[in-house]
Amino acid sequence: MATIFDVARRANVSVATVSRVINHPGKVTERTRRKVSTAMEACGYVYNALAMGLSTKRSRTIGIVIPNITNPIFSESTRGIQDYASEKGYHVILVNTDYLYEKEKKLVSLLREKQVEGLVLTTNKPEGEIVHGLIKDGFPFVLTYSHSKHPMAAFVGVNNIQGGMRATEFLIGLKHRRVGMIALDFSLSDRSYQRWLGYRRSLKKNGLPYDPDLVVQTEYTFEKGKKAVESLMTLPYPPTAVFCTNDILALGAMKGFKEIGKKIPEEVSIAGFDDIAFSKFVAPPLTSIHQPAYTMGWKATEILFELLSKFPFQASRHRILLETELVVRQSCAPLLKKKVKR
Amino acid sequence: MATIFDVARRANVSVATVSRVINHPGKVTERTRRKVSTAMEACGYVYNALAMGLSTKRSRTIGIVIPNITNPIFSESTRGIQDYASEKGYHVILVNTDYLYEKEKKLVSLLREKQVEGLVLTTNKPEGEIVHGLIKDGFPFVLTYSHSKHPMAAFVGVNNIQGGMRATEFLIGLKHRRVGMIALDFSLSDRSYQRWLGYRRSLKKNGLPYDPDLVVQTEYTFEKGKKAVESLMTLPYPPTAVFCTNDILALGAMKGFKEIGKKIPEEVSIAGFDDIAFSKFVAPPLTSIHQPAYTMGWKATEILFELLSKFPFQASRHRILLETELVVRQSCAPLLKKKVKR
DNA sequence: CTCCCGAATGAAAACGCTTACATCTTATAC
DNA sequence: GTATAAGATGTAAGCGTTTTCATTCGGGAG
Repeated sequence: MATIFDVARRANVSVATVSRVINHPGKVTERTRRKVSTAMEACGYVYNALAMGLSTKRSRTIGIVIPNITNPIFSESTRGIQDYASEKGYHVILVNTDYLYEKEKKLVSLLREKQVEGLVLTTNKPEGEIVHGLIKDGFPFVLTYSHSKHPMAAFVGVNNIQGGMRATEFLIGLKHRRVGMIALDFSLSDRSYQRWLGYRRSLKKNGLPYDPDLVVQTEYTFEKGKKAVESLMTLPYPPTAVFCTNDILALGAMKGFKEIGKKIPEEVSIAGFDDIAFSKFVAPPLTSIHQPAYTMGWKATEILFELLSKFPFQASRHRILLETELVVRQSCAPLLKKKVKR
Repeated sequence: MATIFDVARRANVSVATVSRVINHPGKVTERTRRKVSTAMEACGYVYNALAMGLSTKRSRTIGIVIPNITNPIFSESTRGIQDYASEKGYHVILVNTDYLYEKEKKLVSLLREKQVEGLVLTTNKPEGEIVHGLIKDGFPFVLTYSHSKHPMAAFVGVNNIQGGMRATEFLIGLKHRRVGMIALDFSLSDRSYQRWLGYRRSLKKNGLPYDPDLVVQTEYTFEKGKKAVESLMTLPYPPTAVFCTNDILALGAMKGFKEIGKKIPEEVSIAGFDDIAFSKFVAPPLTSIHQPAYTMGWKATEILFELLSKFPFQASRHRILLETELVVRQSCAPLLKKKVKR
């Protein structure tokens, strides 16, 4: 592989000059610029960004940490991150935690070894040691989806408690009195926990009792969402409405209900969270809490670059709360007077 | 930031020793290993993988080039790639081409500058200069989704012509005589073109005329899929069945038909391609040609690592054709005898 | 108690770039 | 034609690792 040296020799200039035509073409005579360019062509020179990174201590790379790229809500925000980053000439390294905190820890540390300049992090424990370690080291990062109470943690995302309330409130407004919940295990996802907080708060606000049997915690797959329905339906008084903490679970649940012959929304109402693009196409179209994922990724990256430039930074000024929105579709209906008994 | 040097000084050993405890712990006394480890802790040492990359000429990073991470078919294969790569201790840099060849070219070249060791490439022109440049330079890569005729281009994916035939044949088998097609612009995606080839071949095989008005080329969005319906329906003899070259377009088309009051599948049948996970949830569930995307990504990476180890390599031995599968759901129905007139 | 050999360690060059500083050109003003 | 300043170019020292080769160490055989 040809290096800057080979090019320099071939063009009869010094390496500094070659470097200059690459980085500051203005600081070089048109004639030598041309000479060097020709030499580069001639020996098939490929710039080595690693060496640049070592030398300048700027890798021009950022890391993205998300639970699973396969979930459209995350691929959407990832795209927002990528688009902003690439506009700035940066690349992204993408990793999946699968909601596993140990994996998250390991991956964050590997990313730092790779010398990413900053992180857009969707952490599953926003008050955990990962976030605190980053802060302690003054490492630039911005949180998405999950918010940390730490004043130095930049964040862009939605208010999950409020989102959880919106969904629950809506279901209660439809006269449902037994509203269940299918959630990601709280130990896996803080967002899930927050949404549950909102759920509880709505219940209380409306004078409804909280019944722990009505909330099932599970893992992130369609199948688990489907399975959750089973346990919900074996209850003496099964729910007439179910709030799911993400759309994937909601789709699974819908499938589960259909399979045991429950009509949606006539016999059971389902609400999701995220409002991924596909939710409007499913049958029936899913009522869901919309999160502006692309914007979230974009803005998070915007902030990250601000942190990168201003050093040391004032993260506290960087907390953006975007609005969730309840998108009403046909998966929910008012509770029928005559309760369907099974 | 502490370097290997600081650690060495603190532990009273040479940098070589520190490097050894990192890379070959076996080649070092237990006592010094411990000494060095403590020193690392003490000064908060973070390994610099960039420097390692420069020194060893192995970045332990591969590049993924896809049209759009937001399309589940690509996030699925991306996950396959990531899982295999991370098992090998590699990271991935992910870029989106948006089906733009110029962008693809630029990104591939940037990726090479970043010193990725290899590429998993979904190219939009498999016989274009990008692939040929890679081959000429002996740069390791494997193609996914789109197959190149070049004997040195490794590939894992499906036979798109055959896939296109399967879908079309199925529609024809349902007695449809006017089957339309909504495709990504052929200039954007070779896959789209291949599937169209299959479409034509089926037509011919079944003695049906090819009517260019029946195929509309468009861009990759739900909306464009929807729009395509309009132009199809203004035809004197609109199609009674439509084959879409991907599920996103198919969903858009379904929406388009519904909006003008056409019932699916009674009045018009729709078949897609990719069989993304969501297609089974939509209304009506979409008949589609299944591609094993995760496996595709996984196997492609497997091959890539083989290429990386065996050098120079024999790509010709590395072409894996996975089977597509027609997944029949409820979006298609036999043509009614009495033709619905509009 | 030596001697010798293998294992553990250290010294230093190399990886390909950037950049501060020094040096050399050139054009301008007189 | 010369002095001078501005601009172009060159020199060389890093950046943080790995790795080859040389050196030192420790322990078993004699």
